[in-house]
Amino acid sequence: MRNTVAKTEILNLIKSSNQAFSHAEIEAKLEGLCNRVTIYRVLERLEEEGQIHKFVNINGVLKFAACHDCTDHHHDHHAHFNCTSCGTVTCLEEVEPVYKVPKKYKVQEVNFTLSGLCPNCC
Amino acid sequence: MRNTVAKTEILNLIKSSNQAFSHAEIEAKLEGLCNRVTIYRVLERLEEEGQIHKFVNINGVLKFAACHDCTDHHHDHHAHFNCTSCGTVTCLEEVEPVYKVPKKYKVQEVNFTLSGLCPNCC
DNA sequence: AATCTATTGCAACACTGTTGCAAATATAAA
DNA sequence: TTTATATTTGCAACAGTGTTGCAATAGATT
Ligand SMILES: [Mn+2]
Ligand SMILES: [Mn+2]
Ligand SMILES: [Zn+2]
Ligand SMILES: [Zn+2]
Repeated sequence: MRNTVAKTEILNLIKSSNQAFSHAEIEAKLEGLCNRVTIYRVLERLEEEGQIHKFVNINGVLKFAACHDCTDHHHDHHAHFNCTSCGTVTCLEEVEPVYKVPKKYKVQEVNFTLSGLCPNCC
Repeated sequence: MRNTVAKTEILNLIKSSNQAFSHAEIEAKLEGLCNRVTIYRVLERLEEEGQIHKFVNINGVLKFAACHDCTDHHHDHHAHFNCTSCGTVTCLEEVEPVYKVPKKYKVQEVNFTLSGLCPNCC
């Protein structure tokens, strides 16, 4: 996979923040640096490289966040918190839900999203 | 709130199944009984009446399910399971995630969605 | 510098969900 | 039963998210 201006900028943006970004937010921050389709494709590549992870936010929209403490294959096991006041979405990497499904189910993927008030808005 | 043909049919459909339905699935089953916008509005009304609850599926699309054992105000606290093989989405009303967020956060809403293989597909 | 292949831009599209407004209809009142 | 009225519906139009095909462009390698 090649490194390009768009890829570098998008990765910088995401890595420089502890927030998760939606496609629309990234597009706004980049201010016309590249086409919106490119953003989607770059995000896909960054995810394949294991540099970012994505998840479905509580409103159904995809969010992308840097991988910090994420261990290899369970990028998506931790909780994500959506503040209803300031709108920010944060990885709570230390928060993992404990649950028990009937043993006839085989769980492969987990999405655990919370919303409410973040520390800044409480 | 008035009872109408559309409302009755949609409620029957949802109540007669233990699966959760998307708007598109309901539209397909109703076979032109009413306009698609009406379906959205009926679903909204049924939710206000407490007869159904909605949640964001693991793919970001809204799903609607009947309220059976749902207790009053936490329709959305239980888990939902999306089978990657047969595509069905089921309420796991007995499955509630246990978690602990840093006390500076105030949680208001929870979305907990699992995907994998259901008992029929295991 | 030339080559090759991955990446990009563009246009077009599918899908989900929402809104305004006029017409239709369920329900309550006469 | 008929009338009045407020709710519900259909339609058209729209916004937002995400995807695809294809030709043009630009990284990387030689
Ligand atoms: Mn995360
Ligand atoms: Mn449910
Ligand atoms: Zn906040
Ligand atoms: Zn299944």
